Amino acid sequence: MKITLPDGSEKSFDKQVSAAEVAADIGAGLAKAAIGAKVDGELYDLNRPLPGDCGLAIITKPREDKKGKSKWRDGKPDADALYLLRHSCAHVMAEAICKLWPDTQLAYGPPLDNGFYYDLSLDTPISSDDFAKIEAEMKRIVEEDRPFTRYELDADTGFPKLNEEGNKYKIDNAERACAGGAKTLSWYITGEANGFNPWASLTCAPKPENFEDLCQGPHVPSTGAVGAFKVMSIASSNWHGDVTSDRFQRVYGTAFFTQADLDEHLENLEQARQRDHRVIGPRLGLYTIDEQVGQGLVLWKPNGAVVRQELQNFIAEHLTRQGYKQVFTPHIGKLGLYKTSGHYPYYQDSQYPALVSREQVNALADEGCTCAQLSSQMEAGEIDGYLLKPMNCPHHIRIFASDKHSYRDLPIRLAEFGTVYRWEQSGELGGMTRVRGFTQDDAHLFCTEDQLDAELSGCLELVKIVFNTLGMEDYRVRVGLRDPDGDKYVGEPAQWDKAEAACLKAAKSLGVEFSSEPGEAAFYGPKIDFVVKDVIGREWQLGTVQVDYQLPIRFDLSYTGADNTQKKPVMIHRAPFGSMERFIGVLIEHFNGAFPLWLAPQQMRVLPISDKFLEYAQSVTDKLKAAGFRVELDANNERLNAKIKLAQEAKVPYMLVVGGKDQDAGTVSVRHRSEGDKGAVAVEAFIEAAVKERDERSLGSQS
RNA sequence: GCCACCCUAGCUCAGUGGUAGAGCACUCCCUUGGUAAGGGAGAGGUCGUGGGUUCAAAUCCCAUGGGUGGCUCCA
Repeated sequence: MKITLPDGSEKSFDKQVSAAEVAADIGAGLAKAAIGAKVDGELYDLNRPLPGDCGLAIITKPREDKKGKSKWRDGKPDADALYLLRHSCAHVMAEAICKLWPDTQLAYGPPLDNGFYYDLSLDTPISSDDFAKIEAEMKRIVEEDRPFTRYELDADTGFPKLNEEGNKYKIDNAERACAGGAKTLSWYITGEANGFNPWASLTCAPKPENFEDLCQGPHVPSTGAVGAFKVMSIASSNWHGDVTSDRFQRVYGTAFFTQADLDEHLENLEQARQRDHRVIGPRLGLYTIDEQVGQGLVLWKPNGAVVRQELQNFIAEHLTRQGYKQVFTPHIGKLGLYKTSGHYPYYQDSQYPALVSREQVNALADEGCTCAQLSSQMEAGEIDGYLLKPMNCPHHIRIFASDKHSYRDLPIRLAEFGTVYRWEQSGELGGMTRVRGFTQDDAHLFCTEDQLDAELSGCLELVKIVFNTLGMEDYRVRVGLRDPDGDKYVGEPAQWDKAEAACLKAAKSLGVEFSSEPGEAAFYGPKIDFVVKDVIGREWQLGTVQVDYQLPIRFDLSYTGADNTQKKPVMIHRAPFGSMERFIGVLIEHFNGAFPLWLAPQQMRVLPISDKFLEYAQSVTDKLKAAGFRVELDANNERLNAKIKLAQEAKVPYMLVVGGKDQDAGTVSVRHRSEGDKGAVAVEAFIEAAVKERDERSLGSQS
């Protein structure tokens, strides 16, 4: 057989060999470091016979640097190596848990980007107090350095074995594997193969003394390859994500090749925790959430309000430039409005309950009406009420409908910072990123079909301006298409095709990579979303642009065409920030609370070195205020060091130290929060530079 | 909504059945200073809330509110 290596060189063997044998043929060092192989793009166990002529890459353990950290060949961690390691560690953990709780039924245990988990069914709840004893058991298994041994059975022998063992989840996994085209079922023994040839087709199952698990593999050669690991957390999950199905305990863990790598990872997690907007936000006085006000209802404190207002001013400038008109609409609307739009009852579960007049409720109560009857009468349209608006589009649509429009008027672009309310599940709420009341930087564009492409481009352009201005480069673009099997969508397939085509075309013109994701569309149309990750790795949709042929039909909107016939406009829904709450939550983490000058709640702080210089400090402060800066004078009876520490902690961009030398020279001694002491500068010169930095919305230097 | 865990002073936390603690912040006094915490004194908590067990509960049990991590959901 002929093996082609990644550098293009070839090796020939006159018998079937495994990657291990190829590695040994190349060199003893490689053979020792090898933990797996990639065969024409598919991961293989090291000792699994190669399929024939193929391209082969040997996956190796990293070397260690002086500090014990992994040193990777091309500088960045090899995802395949870590995949093998973590998948293998999941087996080690599963074995440990099965030993500690023998009635455990294993379900599914895949590797993740930064670790792994195992879903398992067990009556006893596992708690974090148990982690130490799970880890101790894992440590023993790793120290035993038992080989991972794969064997395969065909369906005829495999299923009887599974049926006898009676783990319905593994049976289901096997059935799905077969349905997916698998010709055999594979198991991994954590230990020796008891003398049988694991790669030969077996007619009967062996009875291993060691732990084994139905698993596609592959794995590292032996448990000893697992360097450092930690059981991280416990959560619940459901079989195939179905909440009505069986519930599992999901145990999360992570593994690295070295202890130093693991330590570094844990340190990074801790730093991420310190950067979390839920930690920084309240500390910097940006926002609070109050039990008495309600879950998921953000109270913007003065500092947060500044950031929000600056962002709103920023976007408003661009809206004016792009021909948007500002509107205001109320926070509630009649139920019928949302029946027309289709939001009610599609999303009844995620709306605040309707507001019904006291007289009506009393009258119904007198009639002995139950809540269930009330609800069904409301749905049937027999009772009217008001809904806290879950979105702004119906209101904007009614503004459009209040005038007769000619094709000459289009496009019409109506913008509003519109506050909406959604009854999100309590378990979903958190910080500013998932809330029950939020303000969208919303707009609805009504245009002709011919104008659609240009308008979409304009919307995407705006989102890009937002991201560029704030230096947010780490985002992905998702084109949400309808799920072919979904039933939540309204409208004709032909219109969906047109709308989806328009979105894909616009996304392509964006010049950024994007992914098409079926099932991610809104119920009325496809959309282009800008998605970013928060500091703990969760993804959030921020900016969004959506194409909608449906609501103009449902609301019977029209404009007069050039041929004097009535035509349907196409709508675009778009929000560059998405919601102010979520956007600023992510932004706090992006800047680690150190906002650029134009956004900083407090832009400067004047620090007199003693109260002898208070008068001069006050005159400097007044000049800065006159230049429009948000500035405070720290007149506390404290030493300079203490004042600096407080200002640094508040992440104030500029600290202006003033003492005798400055008073005599008419200067301020500038300290920047990330650049440190910049020396004495004339007050006017400082103001001039700072005005420029502010007005250009410069990102400045970030710490 | 589901599962696990958590809730003690404004903040971060210690306190496993026997008289509620520390640091920071706060108030007052001393100190008047040049780039990340000067010194002293004082004030501040019915231990999320409501029940229960007990001679005795921050501590054990039940319920409930809120938070965290996941699952599910996200117009």
